[in-house]
Amino acid sequence: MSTHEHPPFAVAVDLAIFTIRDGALAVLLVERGEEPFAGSWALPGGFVEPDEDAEQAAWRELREETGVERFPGHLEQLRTYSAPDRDPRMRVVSVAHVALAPDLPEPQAGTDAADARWWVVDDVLDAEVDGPVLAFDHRQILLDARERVRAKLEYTTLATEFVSEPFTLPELRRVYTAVWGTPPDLGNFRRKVLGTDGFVVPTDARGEATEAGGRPALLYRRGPARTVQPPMVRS
Amino acid sequence: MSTHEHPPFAVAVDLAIFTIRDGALAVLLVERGEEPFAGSWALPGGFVEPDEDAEQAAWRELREETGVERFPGHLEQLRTYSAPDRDPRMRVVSVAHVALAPDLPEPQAGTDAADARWWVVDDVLDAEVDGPVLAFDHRQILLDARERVRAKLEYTTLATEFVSEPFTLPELRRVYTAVWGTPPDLGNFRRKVLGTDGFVVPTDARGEATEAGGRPALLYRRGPARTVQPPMVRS
DNA sequence: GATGTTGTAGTCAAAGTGACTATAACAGGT
DNA sequence: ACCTGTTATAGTCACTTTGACTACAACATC
Repeated sequence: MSTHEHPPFAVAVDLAIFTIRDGALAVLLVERGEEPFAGSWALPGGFVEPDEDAEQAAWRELREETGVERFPGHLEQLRTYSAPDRDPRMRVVSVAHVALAPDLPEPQAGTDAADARWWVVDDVLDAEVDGPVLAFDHRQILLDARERVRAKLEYTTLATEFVSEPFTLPELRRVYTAVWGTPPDLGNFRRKVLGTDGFVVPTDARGEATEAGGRPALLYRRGPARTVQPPMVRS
Repeated sequence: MSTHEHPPFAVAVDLAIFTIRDGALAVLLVERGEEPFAGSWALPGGFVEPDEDAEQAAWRELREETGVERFPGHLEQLRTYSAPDRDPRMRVVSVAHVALAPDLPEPQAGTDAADARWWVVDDVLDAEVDGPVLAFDHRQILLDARERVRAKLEYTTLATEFVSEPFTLPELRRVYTAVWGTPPDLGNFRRKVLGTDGFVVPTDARGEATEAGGRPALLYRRGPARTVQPPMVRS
């Protein structure tokens, strides 16, 4: 800290909240009701209050935007976006976060948001047309967030945060399929998950009823392991 | 962004600038001349100016603190630290960065810094006594930065940023030894580096004179590859 | 030219992976 | 009850990569 001048900034948090819906990776977006970018879609977020840090602000926004008191998933800082012109109104630095959770209910629209809904991430980022226009630099944030989640599935047990306990291995595999866009080999996936100590712990609870026939799968819970070594690779 | 109040913050960047000195990972620290934490040591840093983003501010501070116009190494964002009480004077959010470069000259003391020098990182972080006291939350930042560098040596070619071109494989191996604290197996290290396409590219320049005897090593340059897959593991 | 030091080139068992095939356990219809 | 489709589970096998070595080559210095 070299000088005594410290120009005032606003500090915000933006959230890329992911879940799996209908076998696809989905993200929560809110429609902006005000300028700038009125009518565009944006990541939920808000300003950091004087008595909280960015992570606390992110947890608070997470509860407000999803309408869930006890958010069941995972939250982590992504990175900070600070381009001088990223918000045309004023100088705003945004500490972006990534959150993920098992299938969440349809969101409550916030106070200043015209609407809020889940979008399939690939429809937002990869669609040539008919995708929503993202406000500010939120397209870049969402790109970075998706890549973070994709990468972390490789070397961590984060995928278990996308399913609610107890869960089956096929459910867990569907998470990888949704996030990576291609299903990991069935047998090798089971071998890797079961062979990694502490990835999942078996439940004596036997199989559950399924709707489309087939043999019921065994139920598991999250294990204490947080990393997978060597990592699972997406071919 | 949910409300219209946006409390003013100061936004700063802090830098963990690493290099290899005498076979050990070293970091640049500045001694604080003013309160708070006068006499303590701190990571170099400064406030973000109105017309620049955090990365530009980090590059600027990098030049100012090292006294090098064309910084030869690598810079990346680490994470943002935003605890409300992290600076007792006012609300400061710091976007921490990690920089690393080949052996740099002794630093120039900055304007407000009483002194500036290189410290062996392990002496700062792991020493029971005789280590410097770090100001603010800089101990935590330095811990995170060291872990980032250690991890990135595993799955990226970042180690080549610690040596100046052209370099030998033993030099490169000494980087891993310094950062990880234990030397990778000689033969396996060579096999991995040479077997990873684009990690290093051979120079027809033959061996160079060494000071302590032994067979001169071949010279290499950095290759285009940025990732190492599967990663190099520290046992 | 001997000696110590350092770099380079192999070897080999063990482990992990990718691509398979075979079998078990269920739902639903006939 | 039995067949049939569907899904879960178990196991095989060639191939690659690793970890821990040993042998050899090339230099400086004495």
